[in-house]
Amino acid sequence: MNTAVSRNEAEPRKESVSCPMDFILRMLMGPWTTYILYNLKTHGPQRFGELKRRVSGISAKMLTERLRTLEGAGLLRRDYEATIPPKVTYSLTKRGHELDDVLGRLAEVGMRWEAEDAAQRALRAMELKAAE
Amino acid sequence: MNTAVSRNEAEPRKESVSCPMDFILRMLMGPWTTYILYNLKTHGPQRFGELKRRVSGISAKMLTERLRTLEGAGLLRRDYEATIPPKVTYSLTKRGHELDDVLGRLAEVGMRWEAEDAAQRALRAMELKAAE
DNA sequence: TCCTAAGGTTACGAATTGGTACCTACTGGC
DNA sequence: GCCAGTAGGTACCAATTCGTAACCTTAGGA
Repeated sequence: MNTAVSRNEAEPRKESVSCPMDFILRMLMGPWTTYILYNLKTHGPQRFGELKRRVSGISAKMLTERLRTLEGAGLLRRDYEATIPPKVTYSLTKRGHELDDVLGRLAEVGMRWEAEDAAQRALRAMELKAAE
Repeated sequence: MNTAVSRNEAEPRKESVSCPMDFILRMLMGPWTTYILYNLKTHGPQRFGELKRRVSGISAKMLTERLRTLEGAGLLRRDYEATIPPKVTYSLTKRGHELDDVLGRLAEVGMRWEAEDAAQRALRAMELKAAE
């Protein structure tokens, strides 16, 4: 989280309340992280350049750093072939796939809220029109 | 997302892949956010000072900012009584409670991983001893 | 008269973050 | 010869972030 994010993900923050989901959220929270996981999940294993093109706007530095972090957390695997030019393929590990379910539910909740908000906005717009 | 974290949560990042869980993760990812939600969930509605004492280490500024963000997202409610001294109570909204399930699962996965890692470490330690 | 308490807000400053530009090494195409 | 593409690494620079300290209100207590 990290937090955003913006804290060192290894530092356990002195353990005030001991929230078990903190680590995992701190992992997911990193910028771009969900985009990367989402892409790997839906498009399968991909090479660095492919991923960079899909997650448009990300810098190579960021992508590298995120991939290293996710690899370190065991969420994805990095296969390096020392050909010329080199070929590096990233794919989700078993652990990475274990997040599919949770992330799916999270997405579900997010989409429901989005839909509810849209409905609310539409309702309010209609009320405004009716009031004219 | 924190996030990061570290991005403005309102900015939709130009929508490259349109990941539906991005918004919600960007919300949860903020530093301290899970601690706050966890506390409100387990200890019920609380006043500002109480919360600050429980989430030890957080600064008043951070707590205020996080609470405002969560309130803006509709995850918690802020009840202000203009007594002297003022009394402000925070509690989870219906939406806030909708996260209970997902966060519970996330915590479950996190704890399973932790346990697995601990088992791995124990195994390796035993192997080291056996190799002596 | 000064201090405490509540729940903040504001200004300042240091640390982190993430983008840009440039570097590697090697091959293929023009 | 020069440029592109592959997968990065490194240095620098600007912006953001978060903590600290100070300040606000008002009432009551020493």
